[in-house]
Amino acid sequence: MKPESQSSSERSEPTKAELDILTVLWKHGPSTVRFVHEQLNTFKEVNYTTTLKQMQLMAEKGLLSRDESQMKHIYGVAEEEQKTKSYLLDRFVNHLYDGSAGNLVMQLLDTKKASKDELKAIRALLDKLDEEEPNTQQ
Amino acid sequence: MKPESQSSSERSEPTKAELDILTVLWKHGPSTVRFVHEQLNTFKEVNYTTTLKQMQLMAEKGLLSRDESQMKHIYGVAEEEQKTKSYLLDRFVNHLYDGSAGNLVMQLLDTKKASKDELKAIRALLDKLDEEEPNTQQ
DNA sequence: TTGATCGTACGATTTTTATCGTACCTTTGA
DNA sequence: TCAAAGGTACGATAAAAATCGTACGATCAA
Repeated sequence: MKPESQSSSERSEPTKAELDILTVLWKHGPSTVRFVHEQLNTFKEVNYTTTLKQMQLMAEKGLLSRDESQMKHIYGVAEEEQKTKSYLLDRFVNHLYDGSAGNLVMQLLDTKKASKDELKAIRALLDKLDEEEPNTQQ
Repeated sequence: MKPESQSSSERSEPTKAELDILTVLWKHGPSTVRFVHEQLNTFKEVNYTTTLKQMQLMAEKGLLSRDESQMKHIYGVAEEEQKTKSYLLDRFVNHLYDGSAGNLVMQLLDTKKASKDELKAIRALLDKLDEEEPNTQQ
């Protein structure tokens, strides 16, 4: 009997520890607890069972899925990386930049957090959007 | 050499509740607890003393400054809004976008979270950067 | 077969955040 | 003068997040 998988209606922001785990899984794909734990320990110290428990809870919450067909359970992210990131980004923009993506980008560019190459890439993307924009904005 | 930054040895991410308070102060400037509390209550319910305590703690932590020359203490943010936001943005980018501002922006533009006007503004900013910064590297 | 190793499960506890109740001080005005 | 209104201080507590200890099952090589 598992708790009703909470549908998308109620999504909660992943906590910090959760985000660390998600990051590992995003980067490496579905993994065992052992692997994730080793990755985590490259930058912070935690006990193995802590990671395990964390991931179990996340699975229960619906943040992760897991394949238990073998003894070494394999955990994967439940939502697409982009979907989750997009959600987080949205919250971030709303909270800190009054919902204006432009504001955020401006600060980003303004404080030189983007490298030359990135600037070029961004410009290219802008151009691309311009071209293919037969599209009205909200 | 590094740009000398905060002497406060340890800067920690503001919590959610703290961020709510910062947001009010950013928007309205130095304020009394009463005022902040009223603002908060437009979108969430909390007891007055909760807000008070929160702000006291924040002041203690160095997140807020306060003028106690009068009975109604006036609280203001300790760091410049931009500085704090910049810090948060940095963490965000590092955590979710592998440190690449470009990646973030691309997703932002890609998922059309920016309006036409914002796009224009961004492009303008890019141009401006190009002109005035011939040789900045990362 | 058996013990070392590696895995999961899960209750308990610690740590961090958030909230609240209550004491008590200051100002004000009737 | 004094009580009401409105302010701060602060300990206690609740709630959320994170951590850990321990039990115990499976696998496998000797």
